[in-house]
Amino acid sequence: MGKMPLSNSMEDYLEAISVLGEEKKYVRVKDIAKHMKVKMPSVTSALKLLADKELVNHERYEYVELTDKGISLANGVRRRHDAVLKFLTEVLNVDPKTAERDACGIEHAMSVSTLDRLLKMIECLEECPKGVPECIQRFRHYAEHGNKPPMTCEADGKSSRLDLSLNLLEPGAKVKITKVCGIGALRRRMMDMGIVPGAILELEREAPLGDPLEVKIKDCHLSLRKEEASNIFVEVIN
Amino acid sequence: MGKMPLSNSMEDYLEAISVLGEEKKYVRVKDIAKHMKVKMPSVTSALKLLADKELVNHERYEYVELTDKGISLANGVRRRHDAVLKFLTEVLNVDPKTAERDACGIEHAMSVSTLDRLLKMIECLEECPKGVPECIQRFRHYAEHGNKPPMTCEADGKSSRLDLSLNLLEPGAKVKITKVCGIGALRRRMMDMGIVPGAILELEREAPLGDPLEVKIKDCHLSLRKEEASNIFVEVIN
DNA sequence: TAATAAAGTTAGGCAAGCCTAATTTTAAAT
DNA sequence: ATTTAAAATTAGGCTTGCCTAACTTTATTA
Repeated sequence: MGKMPLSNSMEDYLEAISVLGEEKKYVRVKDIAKHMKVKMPSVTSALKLLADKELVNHERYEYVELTDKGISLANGVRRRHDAVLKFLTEVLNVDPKTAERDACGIEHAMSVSTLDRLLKMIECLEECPKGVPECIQRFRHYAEHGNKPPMTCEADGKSSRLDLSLNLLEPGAKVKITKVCGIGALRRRMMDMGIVPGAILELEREAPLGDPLEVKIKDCHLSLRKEEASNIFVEVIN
Repeated sequence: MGKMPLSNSMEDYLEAISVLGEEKKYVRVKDIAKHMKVKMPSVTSALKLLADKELVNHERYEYVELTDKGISLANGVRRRHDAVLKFLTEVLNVDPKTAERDACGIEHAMSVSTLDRLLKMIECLEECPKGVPECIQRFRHYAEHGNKPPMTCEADGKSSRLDLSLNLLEPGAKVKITKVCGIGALRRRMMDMGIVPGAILELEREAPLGDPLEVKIKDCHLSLRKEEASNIFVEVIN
């Protein structure tokens, strides 16, 4: 079973079929040809290849359909495409036409790990309480107008290091809790145990697999699950 | 003169020759083959093509050299490559090997306008007084550890709109100066004219080509060159 | 329902880029 | 100064992915 990766071109066919399948009830060879800007015979031979790999169902002269395997592969491609497109339009503010063109090429060259990071970056940028982070606003002004606005954020020294979450620390560390994330019962349970911002906490040891962690808080010994620990943000005190 | 664009592959050859030229005194077919992970005959035929386009000088059995035209094309490719690589490693924090691999593919798919914006974005991120902007720090933590640290920056309402530079406004606008950028004589000249942070300024009209601008400041009429205006940042007051 | 149009397919060609095998040229070593 | 080794080239083949032209099947319509 050769798990030979698909060529860029075949990925594009898969993507096209997936996109067209959402627009129309039936996907025909002609539609694919138009969408991909190739002639029909090119589509026919591509379909033959994809059918061999069991990615599409296609009987002669009939409609085209993705198999389950084809769907999941196409989804992967589209996810990459959408991520890149979003980055280009919403972060870099590239004009939509150029963005679409560039995304079509870039999507094939991105590894999953890069894709993952790109998505996470976009997610973080979007969550900024200011709507758009200041550095990105400044970049946009620069890109649109050629000159850079003054910087309004300040170097306050300490903010150049973010707080760590508890699960990343070594036994023996003494820390001050800065923030407790998480919601519902999980959060309440932690609050009940005295895990609140400002409290001082000491890491005692962790079980062989790193879960659970033993901590000491106000002379009180507690056992924390990793899931809980990752929601507790702290700063190390000497 | 067909200005037929180079194929990805030919761009890669050009790039390789440029890179190798910096490492060694002479670039040989064998070196290129090794660098590109292809066999020597592939290099030979690629060189024939590039020589036809007058991008390299290459006499049979001799060393390979880029022409001036080839150098400038190669520089373009390398600029793209480096920009992408920098983004992947320094912003997305992708591991160096994956970053290099991805960059090799992505570099070919990026238009100049996208490249330009990417470079500007990196530039702005690097200039952040905090070293790394908070949103990016937060993203990195998320990417490395899977959980998101609390957000420390606040939605202060007003900061979601950056100050505009004076050259972007319409005649009639009344503004308060928030910052004066620029250096040396240019800056001093503006200071001398009363253009200092806090001052109130009114845009009167602009010449047909948008340069110079006529402004009123404290009942005093001034004429500003566009270059100056773009260094004056303001907020509009009603 | 037969004629025509539209959609799809097959056949065969072409360019790009890679390869192996065989040959030629240049460089190194005896 | 030969001989040998290394580097480069030519010749020819293969795959991918596109094309045009000609043909077949399905759909439309008079």
